[in-house]
Amino acid sequence: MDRYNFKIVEQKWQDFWDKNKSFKVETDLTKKKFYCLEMFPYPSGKIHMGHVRNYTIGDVLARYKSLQGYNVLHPMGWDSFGMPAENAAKQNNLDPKTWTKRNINNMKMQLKKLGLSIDWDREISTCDKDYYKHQQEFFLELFQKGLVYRKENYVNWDPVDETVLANEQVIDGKGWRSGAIVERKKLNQWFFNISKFSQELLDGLDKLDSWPKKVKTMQKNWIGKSFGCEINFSIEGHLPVSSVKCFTTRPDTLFGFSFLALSVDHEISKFYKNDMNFIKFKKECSKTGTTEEAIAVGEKIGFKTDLKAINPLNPKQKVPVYFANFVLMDYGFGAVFGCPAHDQRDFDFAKKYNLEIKTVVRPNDQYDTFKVEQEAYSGSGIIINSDLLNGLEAPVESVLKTIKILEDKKLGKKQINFRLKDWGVSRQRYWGCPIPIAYDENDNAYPIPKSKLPVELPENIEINVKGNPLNIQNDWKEIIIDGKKLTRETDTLDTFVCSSWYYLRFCSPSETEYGFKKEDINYWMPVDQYIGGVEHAILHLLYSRFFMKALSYENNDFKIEEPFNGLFTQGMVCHETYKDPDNNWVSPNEIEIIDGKKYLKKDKSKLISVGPSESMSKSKKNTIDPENIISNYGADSARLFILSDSPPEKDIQWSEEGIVSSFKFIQKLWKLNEKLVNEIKKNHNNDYDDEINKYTNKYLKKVHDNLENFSYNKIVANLYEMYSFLNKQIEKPYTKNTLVENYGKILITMTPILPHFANECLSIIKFQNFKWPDFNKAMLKDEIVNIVIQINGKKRGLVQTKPNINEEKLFEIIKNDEKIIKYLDQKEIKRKIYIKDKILNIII
RNA sequence: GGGCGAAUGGCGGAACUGGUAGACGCGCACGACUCAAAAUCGUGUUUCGCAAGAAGUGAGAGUUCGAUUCUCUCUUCGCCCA
Repeated sequence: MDRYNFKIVEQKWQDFWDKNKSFKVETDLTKKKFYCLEMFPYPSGKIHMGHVRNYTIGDVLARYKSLQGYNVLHPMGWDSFGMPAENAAKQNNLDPKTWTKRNINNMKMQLKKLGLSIDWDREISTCDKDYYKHQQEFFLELFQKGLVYRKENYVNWDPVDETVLANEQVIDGKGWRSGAIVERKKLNQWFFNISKFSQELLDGLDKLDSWPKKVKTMQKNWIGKSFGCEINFSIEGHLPVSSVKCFTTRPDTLFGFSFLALSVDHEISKFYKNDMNFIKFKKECSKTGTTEEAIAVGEKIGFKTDLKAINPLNPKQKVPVYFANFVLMDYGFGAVFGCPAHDQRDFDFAKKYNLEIKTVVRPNDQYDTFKVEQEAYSGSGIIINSDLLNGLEAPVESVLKTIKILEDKKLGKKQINFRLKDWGVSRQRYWGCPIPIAYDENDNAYPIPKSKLPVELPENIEINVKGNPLNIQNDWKEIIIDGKKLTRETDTLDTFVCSSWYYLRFCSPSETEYGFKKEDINYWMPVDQYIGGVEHAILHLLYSRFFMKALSYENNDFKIEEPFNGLFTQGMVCHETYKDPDNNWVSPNEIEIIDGKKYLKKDKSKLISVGPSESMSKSKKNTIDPENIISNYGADSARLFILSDSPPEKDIQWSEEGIVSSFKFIQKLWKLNEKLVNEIKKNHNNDYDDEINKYTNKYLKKVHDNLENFSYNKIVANLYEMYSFLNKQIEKPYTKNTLVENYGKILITMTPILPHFANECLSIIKFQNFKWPDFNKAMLKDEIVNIVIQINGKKRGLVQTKPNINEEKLFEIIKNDEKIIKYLDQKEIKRKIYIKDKILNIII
C-alpha cells in the first residue's frame, strides 16, 4: 500500500488547473453569478497564517458555489502601494517597485501552492499604472462632481516619518509605525467629501442583512449621528464679538452652564494672535494631538479670556469664556458650553479652574437635593434647579422641550450632527498614486487633462531623503498645460483609496477606457461574499461604501447601492508564546518539548516558560511560516487544519499536534480510498445498499447546512464521522454502482476543503458527475427513533421504537421496563408530557 | 464611563426553533502488533463513587413538565467607542 504523496498529487492538480485555466470566468448573462472576494493582501514578502485562513475560507465558498453551478468570480490582487515598500527601499537601497514586484512574485507562488481556485488572469496590482491611471480619473471625476476639495487643515504630523497620519494611525498620541510623538501641523490637503453621505451611509447599514451585527454597530458609532441643538450665546466684552454658535446634545442642562470653551482655532482666536501667553498656550495644546482619545485622556487646560457669555435662558447669568484644548474646531462649531455637573470633561475642567458646579439633573431614585460632588452625573433622571425646565424627564423629554423653547425665542434651533469627518487623502509620500493636479504660482489648482493620464510616478529616484522624495524631482514637477507653466502636486493618495474600488476593477481588469465596463459591473456587482479581517470593520469598508456611492452619484449607467452584500470577518490565528529565563521571546521552532511537559531550547541550554496563546506576530516570535507547513505536510493538510476546531469567525489556536493530526487523517482517507477502490471491483447484490444510501444522504444534508452557515469546523467533524462510518461499513456487500455513486458524492463534498486529494480520488474512481450533490429530504426520516423517558424531568430510560408511536402504546412498553418501573413504584402519576418521537416526561 | 459579545471536560470546541449536555478532534490511559521503539490499529476518557447512584454548562435567582438555550442581577474576559 502506497503512502499518499501529497507533493506529487498537489503539483499535478495545480498544473492541471493552471494549464486548463479551470477558474477563468467571463461575464455571461445566461448564468447566475457569484462574486466571492477576499481582502487582497499587501505584498509584504511572504504570506502568513492569517492569509492562509482568509483565503482557505474564501476558497471553500468559491469551490462550493462553483459546484452548485454558479459562474463564480474569485479573483486576487495586490494592495501594493504603501509605506513598507518605501521603508524597505530606504533600508536596503532598493527601488520600491523592484521590492514590491519581487514580493508579489513570491507571494503569488505561495498562494498557488495553497491550491486556491483563483482566476489569475484577473490579477491586478494597485501600484501598476494601468490600475492607478483609472484611480486618477476617478479622482478628477469626483473633483468635477464637487466631492473632492482642498483645504488647509490641522493634521497629525509624524516628525520622524515626516508624514501626515490619519486619526487611527495615531496610537496613544504616537505614530503607529514610528512611535514618535505626534504633533499638530497645518497643511493644504485634499479631502473626499464623505460626510456628504453620512446619512446614506448610516441608512445603508440597515439593508446589509448579511453583515455581522458587530461591524454594523462599529460603523454606526463611527458615523456618530447625534441629535441636538445649535445655540447662539451672546457675548459681552471688549472685543467686537457679539455672539458664539455652539452645538450641544444636552441643551436641557443649560441652567448648569458655568463656562464657554472655544477651540484654539476658533475665529475669535484671531484677536489673540499677538498675545504671547496665548501663543504659548496654543503651542501647549498642539502637544495633545487631535484624536478624541488623546483629548479624553490628556489633561484639560484652558486660557481665560476677558469675555463673558450670557446664558440664553437666564440672561442675568454671565460666565467666563475660555480657549480649551479639548474643543475641536471640526466638531460642532468649535465651541462647547460647559456644564460641569453632567459632563466629566467639563467637570475636570471646572475643578481645575474653580468654576461653579451646579447640579441640574437628579437620578430617578434621588431627591431634589441631590448634588454632584465627586464626578459628573450623565445618566437619566429629572431636571432640577432649572426654573421653567424643572420636573422634566431627562434626557428625552427635557431636550425636546428645551429646543422648542430656544426655537420659540429664536436663540437656537434643532440640529443633527455627525461625528464622521471628511476623508483626508493627501500623503506626503513617494510610493503612492500621484494626485492628478497641478498648481500655478498663485496656488490655484488645475486638473491634469485626461489625455495626459496617468500621471506616472518617476522611477529610479533618490529615495533616501527626509520628507517626500517627490518634492525634489524638479523635472517631474514641471508641467505645461494649455501653455501655462504649472507645478505638479507632490502628495500621493492614501492607499485606502486604492482599496476602495479594486472590487470593481476585478470585474473588468483589462478595460483601458475607464476603470471598469458598466456591463461587467452590472453583472458581477455587488460582491456576494466579502471575507477578511475585522480590523477593517470601519475604515476600509466605510471608504469602499463611500466610493461606490460617490461613483454612482449623478450617474445613470449603474446604480449599485452597496459594494458588499455579504461580509464575513474571520478570527485571527494564534499560537502559544515562549520566553527564555532572560525574558526574551523564543520562536516555536527553537523549542523542544520533553515528555510533553518540559519546554527546552533546542540546544538544551535554557528552560522555556510558556505564555498564553496570542495572535501571531513577529514581535512575539510566535509565527509559523505557511511555506514550511505546506512543504512538510501539504496544502490540503494546512487547509484542513485551519478549518478544523474553531469556527471561522473566532480565533484559532495553531498547534503542531493539530497540523500533524490533519496530515495523518489525510493518510487515513487515502487508505480508505484504496479499500473502497478494491470493493468497487467486486459487485455484490443490493441487500445493504439502503444503509449506505441513507447514511450518505444524511451526511450530504449536514455538510450542506454547515456550508451555508460558515460552520466549516463542523464540516471537518462531519468528515471524520464519515470516515469512521465508511471505514467500518466498507466490507459489507454493496453493489458496485451504489458504492461508486455514494463515495463519489462524498468526494465531491470534500473538494472545497481538500481540492487536490479529493480530485485525485475522484479521478481514480473515474467519477464524472461534477456537480454539488443534493440530498433527498424524504430519505432523512429514521425508521427507528430514540425516545427519552424522564421521571420528573430526569432522564431514566431510553425506548427504541418505530416513529409516530402514540402515548398509550409507548406507555405499554415502559410498563415492562424494570429500570423505569422501579421509579414509578406504584406512585400516582400526576401528569404526562409527550413530545412525539422525542421525549416522554412523567410527573409523579 | 458607554456599546457589543463571550464564559460548556485537561485543551479546541458540538448540542437545529427550550427536549438524551460533552458530537468531532487534541491530549491522556490501557491493550494489540514489535526484541524494542516509532508508526499503525483497537478500547476507554465530565467529576465523585467499587457499585447502585449523585452532581454538573462562570455565580445567584426566575419562567417551565423540562433551561447550555429564554428573563433579571452579579463576576470575569475580549473587542469597539470614549
